[in-house]
Amino acid sequence: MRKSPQQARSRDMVERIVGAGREVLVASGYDAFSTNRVAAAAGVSPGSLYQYFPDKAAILDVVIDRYWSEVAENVAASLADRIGDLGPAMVRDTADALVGALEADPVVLRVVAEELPIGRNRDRRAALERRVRELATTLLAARPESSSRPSPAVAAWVVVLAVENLALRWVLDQPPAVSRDQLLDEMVALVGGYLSA
Amino acid sequence: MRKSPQQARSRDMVERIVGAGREVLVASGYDAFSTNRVAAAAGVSPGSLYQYFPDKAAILDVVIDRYWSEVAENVAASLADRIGDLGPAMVRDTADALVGALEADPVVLRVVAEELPIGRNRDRRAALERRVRELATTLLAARPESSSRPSPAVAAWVVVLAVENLALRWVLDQPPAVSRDQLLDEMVALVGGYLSA
DNA sequence: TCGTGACGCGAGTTATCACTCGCATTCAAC
DNA sequence: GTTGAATGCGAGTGATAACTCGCGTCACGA
Repeated sequence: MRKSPQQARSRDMVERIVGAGREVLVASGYDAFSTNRVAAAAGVSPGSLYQYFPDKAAILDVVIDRYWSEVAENVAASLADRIGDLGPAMVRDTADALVGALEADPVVLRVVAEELPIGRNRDRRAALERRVRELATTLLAARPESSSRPSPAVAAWVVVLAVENLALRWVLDQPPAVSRDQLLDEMVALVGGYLSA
Repeated sequence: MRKSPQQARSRDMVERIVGAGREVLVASGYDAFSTNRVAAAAGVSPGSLYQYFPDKAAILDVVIDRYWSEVAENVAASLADRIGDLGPAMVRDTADALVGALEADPVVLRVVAEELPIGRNRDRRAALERRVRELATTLLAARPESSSRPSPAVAAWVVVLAVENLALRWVLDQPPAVSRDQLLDEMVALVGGYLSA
């Protein structure tokens, strides 16, 4: 941010720019994401754009940041509700929340997860992963049979990564052989089978 | 390919261009991957470049294609050796081959898997996945307890995706808490536990 | 009401891009 | 050796990019 908007109209403008950035990204892809195009889509002059954003990347970062924040918010909310009770139902609900969050805006998901140079959302996505992983680690450490082979930290790493990618690919590829319910069933079986292996 | 190189010197040039493309991609990233830069790195004029490549994307495609072909070759070779015997050892060896193939050139892997717009290698990677998944499907269909809940096709989808992404993240992130052997152990436990859940 | 700073504009600047074209050089067949 | 095709060159072209700057407009405190 080059300077912060103080009056209402400038705050509106920043909002319009971010929204237009999302639209351009979705409609035209990453290669066509140019400041001029974003400004035009926002109904704003290129000059105005640079009063509040230092460069092109800053706009993109806000768009990406917002998307992953929404996803993280949804998952965290579901997770917070069910804290304490580890079990198949809890795994299922958490996976459900994740899949739901990814399904909520599949168009943005597609461009964010499939067309963007991943380096851009790496930090954001890593933060989401870490947040869930740490929570999972403490949950796993507290369970009765926690003395078994995989340490909580390692088990959490495996479980979170596997479930996350399964959810992501399911939403993006929509494999016809796998229904939504079946996906959740398989995730529960995967996690349950692994932890009691 | 605009035309095919016939003399030895032109074949060399094409090789140099592809090699330079790889170098530029690794050294400067996707955004800086320009035809002029590639030509300069190859010690070749921009004009010469366009005698054998129709456009910039074609060079990139060859670079990416070669990388994934190498990975697929390694994994397929290992898989072909062990066809028929489904079991923990076979899972472990296959995972080992995959991790090894990804470890072989981590620099290119990083840029290919983390910085490139995924759309570019989507087809290539999907082909690798499908190849392994189909093989896994027939293996699973042939095992004695195949009457159990997850259908072979679905189970193969889950297993291949989970193992692939685990391997990918392990190589890219090198989590200090997880050794290479431990990774393979966890993969075996994950697959084994899931299939007998 | 008035003045001052925040705001917004859009043509313009500079750089770089993908890609071409006319010409010089080299190879290989005869 | 001659010749014609294959090869290689690199300055050049047109487009487009990111980003700036000087000027007019508007909101808000006094």
